[in-house]
Amino acid sequence: MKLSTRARYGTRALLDLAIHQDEAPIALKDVARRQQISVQYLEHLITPLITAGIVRSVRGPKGGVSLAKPPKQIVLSEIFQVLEGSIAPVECIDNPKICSRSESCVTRDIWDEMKKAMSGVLESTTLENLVERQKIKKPAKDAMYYI
Amino acid sequence: MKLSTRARYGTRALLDLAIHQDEAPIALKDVARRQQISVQYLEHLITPLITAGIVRSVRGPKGGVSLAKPPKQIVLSEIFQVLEGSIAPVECIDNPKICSRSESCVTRDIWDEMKKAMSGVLESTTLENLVERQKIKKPAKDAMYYI
DNA sequence: TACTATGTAGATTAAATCAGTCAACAATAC
DNA sequence: GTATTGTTGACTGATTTAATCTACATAGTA
Repeated sequence: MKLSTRARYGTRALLDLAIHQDEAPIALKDVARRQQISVQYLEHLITPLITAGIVRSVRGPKGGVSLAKPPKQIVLSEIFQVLEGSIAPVECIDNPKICSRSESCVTRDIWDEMKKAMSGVLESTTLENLVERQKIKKPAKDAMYYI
Repeated sequence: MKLSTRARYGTRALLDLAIHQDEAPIALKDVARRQQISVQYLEHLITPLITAGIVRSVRGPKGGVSLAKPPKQIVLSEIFQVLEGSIAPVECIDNPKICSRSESCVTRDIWDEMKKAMSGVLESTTLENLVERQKIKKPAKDAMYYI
């Protein structure tokens, strides 16, 4: 029941972009360094985020990536949908037909409740919320942690 | 972010035992047949449940397994603890020390909220609750599904 | 006692998934 | 036109998962 690194790294990377949002395009290698993610792996996380319209990229020297919309409009559930796919703890939540028990299965009802509980958290949190929280924890955006 | 079959099969197996609780020890192969789980795999799920004091077993002919306490006293979170371990979506929730970011990490706070949301569901559901729900869905315990 | 039906335990394996790297390519600022 | 950046897809190694195989322990019963 562990989250993949895709969702974790991806969320961190986007939060990083949100924090540095006012600057010029941010080079992936800077995000990678700050968040301690390999550039090459980060590239693979950014690509689908660009496709999904969450991130915008500029090629070439001085290029980089930045958020395609305000942090306030980027909800965590959206990020998860792109990087993690469905958060349903069991396949039969999304595709009831794959199991003949689906209709009569009470454990399935519980897994569905778990999914809804998690969705509630993800749907009620935006990148802006995270930035705010971060400010409270660590006021300066170039604090040691972000070296 | 998928649940392992351990927790899913295990919960189903225990619900099966709860439904047939008034009968003599239930042979694993009967549970396996009804729940469509291989006997050999089910054995591996039952063993830790016995150790944890949730299931009781009787060896030899006419032997089998049964719940070690009333369904009302068996909470899903307890079953999960045994079969799935922690449901923390990220290692650093249980062991903050494994990551230097733990204290300042706002994404970690979100993962923690997700864990709490899931725990809420599991801690508020007992096997008796499931039996009740099952009765509503399928009154007869030997309904087609349980053949 | 001998036999058989059951649970117990550990080693092993096959498949899938995950995390990450490599390498070739495309675009653009200077 | 060259250096710098993002883009893409193939590939690999490690880990986890689900399941099976094998040998053994226990207990009821003829």
